[in-house]
Amino acid sequence: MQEYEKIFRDFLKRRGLKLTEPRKLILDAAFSVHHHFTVEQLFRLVKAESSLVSLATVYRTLPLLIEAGLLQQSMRSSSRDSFEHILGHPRHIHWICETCGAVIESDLDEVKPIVESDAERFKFELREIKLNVIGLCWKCKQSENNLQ
Amino acid sequence: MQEYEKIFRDFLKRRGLKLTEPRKLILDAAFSVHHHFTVEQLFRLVKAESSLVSLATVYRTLPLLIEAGLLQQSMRSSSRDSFEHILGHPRHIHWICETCGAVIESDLDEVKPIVESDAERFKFELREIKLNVIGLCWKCKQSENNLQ
DNA sequence: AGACTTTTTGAGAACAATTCTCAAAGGAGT
DNA sequence: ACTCCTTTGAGAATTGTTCTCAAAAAGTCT
Repeated sequence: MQEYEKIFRDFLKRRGLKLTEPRKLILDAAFSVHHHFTVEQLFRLVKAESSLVSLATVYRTLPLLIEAGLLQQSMRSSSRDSFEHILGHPRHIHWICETCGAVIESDLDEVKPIVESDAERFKFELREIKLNVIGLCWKCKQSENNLQ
Repeated sequence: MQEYEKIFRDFLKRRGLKLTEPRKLILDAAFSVHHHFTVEQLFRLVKAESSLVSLATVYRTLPLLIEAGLLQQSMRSSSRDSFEHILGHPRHIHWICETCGAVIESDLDEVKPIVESDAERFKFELREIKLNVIGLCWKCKQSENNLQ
């Protein structure tokens, strides 16, 4: 059994909930993608495995996966939230290109201690750091220059 | 005339657009609030001044204010985007309490140079840094402890 | 001021993402 | 098999946002 499955099963049991077939399919689909995905995309993946799972169930399962600590909401683009799994895959910075929409990732190692010490100062119990940087990726920067 | 009005007027002129009464009312309302606001809240403020401005116009004006550099989209909570004005008010960190929804702000000064040097490394043209920290504010942390 | 051109507007319809409803099905424990 | 919850699919409902369009307003030129 995959580690994530065990984690989810335990989480559900603690809550008196069940690891059903649809939930398992959604879980596997979420872990089959190694980058960000929207609800729509996740639904299509699940459907490819078994057309029996409904979109409503995907929407219902997502918050459970997040509460279980398996997924995180990663960002929002063109009015769609997107998600990604985070098992052994710590929070990172998202560099989002305004022009082409590309997302580059880098680690948070340098920023994290600063935020942590601020948190201590504010007596804030830190659970999650979301750092998104908006701008222009080098490709788009280049082609923008070429136009001028 | 307020500085923000001048900035907006100039911005509009450059684009061949006009500073109309509804736009001015929306602009003033946005600058009358010194914290985050949702579209809904802004609309209610504007309406209190003059019931003639429609919600559609608020939605239409917001992107102009952002492009003019007067407003920024600050974060998203319970599926609503929220905004804030940024004149002489640089980007900051948002500390968002999961339990009570309170938002504390602090400055980005320590984090900014790190992100800037990363940006340079990636040849990324940095336009905006969004840093949101999710967790528990000290009040909620305290009352949570008291329950146990 | 009047005529002309372009932008802007309000109001409500349209749209898209998300949530809700509810009757039927499924699971776990006995 | 029986009971008690939980879960589900399907579509309806809801909500935030965008679009449409005819009428109004603003700016320009004469």
